[in-house]
Amino acid sequence: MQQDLKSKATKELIIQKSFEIFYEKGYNSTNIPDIMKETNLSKGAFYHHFKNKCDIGKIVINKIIKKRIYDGFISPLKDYENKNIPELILYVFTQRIKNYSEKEKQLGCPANNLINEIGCTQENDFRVLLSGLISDWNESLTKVIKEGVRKKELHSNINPKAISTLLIGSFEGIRGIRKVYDDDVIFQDYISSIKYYIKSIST
Amino acid sequence: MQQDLKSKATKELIIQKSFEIFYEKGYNSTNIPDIMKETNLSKGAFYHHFKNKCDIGKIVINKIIKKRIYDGFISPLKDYENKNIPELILYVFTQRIKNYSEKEKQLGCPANNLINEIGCTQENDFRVLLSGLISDWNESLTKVIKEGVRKKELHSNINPKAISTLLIGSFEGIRGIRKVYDDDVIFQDYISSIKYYIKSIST
DNA sequence: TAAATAACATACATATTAGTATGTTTTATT
DNA sequence: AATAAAACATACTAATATGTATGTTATTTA
Repeated sequence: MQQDLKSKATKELIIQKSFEIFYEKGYNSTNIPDIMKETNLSKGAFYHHFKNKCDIGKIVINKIIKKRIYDGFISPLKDYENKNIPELILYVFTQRIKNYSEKEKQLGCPANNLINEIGCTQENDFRVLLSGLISDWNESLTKVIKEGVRKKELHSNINPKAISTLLIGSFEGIRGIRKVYDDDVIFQDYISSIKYYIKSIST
Repeated sequence: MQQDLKSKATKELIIQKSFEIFYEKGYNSTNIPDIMKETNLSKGAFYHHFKNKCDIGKIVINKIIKKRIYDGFISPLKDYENKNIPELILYVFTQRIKNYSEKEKQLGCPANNLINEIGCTQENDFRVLLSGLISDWNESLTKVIKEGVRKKELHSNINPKAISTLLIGSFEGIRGIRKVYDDDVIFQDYISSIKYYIKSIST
């Protein structure tokens, strides 16, 4: 049973390091030796635990990137019962940005990076996983916006799904654009606009 | 003098084909032989006209991608004198989307693709060129929004630069996300939201 | 405790790629 | 027309990649 734990630990190490290097260099520019140097293990270890590069790519999406989106954007929406919905939405889309590390600002959103790099060009599997991620996010946010309408905290004539799409799209777009700048002006402008926008759909 | 023309034509052919393959496969996944196969010329021809891959990358940004952004998004803003500004902005950000080809929908925005793929990871030169592009766009749009405020077609309490940033960011974000879907729902939601948004900042 | 199997390491075969070096052909110049 | 130079083509080098085959060591199981 000790072997199981070791195997699991090794797998997780490789997955974690893979994520980090994909995030820093992109999926296509990352190679297996690069990853395994970080783990201090050999290439043989990699191919013992994983089928190939595509395999680890899909696992990274499912185990790491999915979790990041859930923890960062979906879970905080879950217990919306007692909260003011416009405030909750504003919080989710601005507070995280304010807390990003220098590295996270420079490198952008791991999910959006993958979407743009390999979303449509490579394996269809990637596309399905990534669109699933966005759909989950979009549905959760839409639900919260609908609840905001029900509670009369948001205008009744809005389109919840469309608003959710704009919120997610603008967030990802801005995180992408920020990558080519070396200051936070773009984030500040985004936050300013989102504040105004949420106010404009609030009652 | 005939040689000059031939040289120029060859260069332009290589630049054009490079753009197309970068657009379809991404910058990193494109190799010189791939490009030259499309031109029916040899690798020797490539290295006669260009220094290396990075060189052609920068030239593609400056000659093709820049022009696309200018023609598609900046020029249409130029003669705003006689036009209603909210209508002009709405037009620019929705009409193009409606006219995109299947390929353009699947592959997203060439500029945004490069921003996300190589914006921060590779050569600093790329970053500077791409941020310059976005800045030009942002400044032109900001100017138009300010004019809208001056003409009292847009609310006076808005932040033109911040609005411009949100418009550009959301547009690019949506074009990215669209790549992992195979229908236009995301575009329809985006257009719906942008219409509402522009109305909300209009007088 | 011996055999079997999992967890790795090492070596290797194959492919691909960037870039160079050196050809050949076309065009320009004198 | 002869020479020079530009516009390409071909051949090659060197580096790097993926994936496999075959080792060795640590665990597990019978």
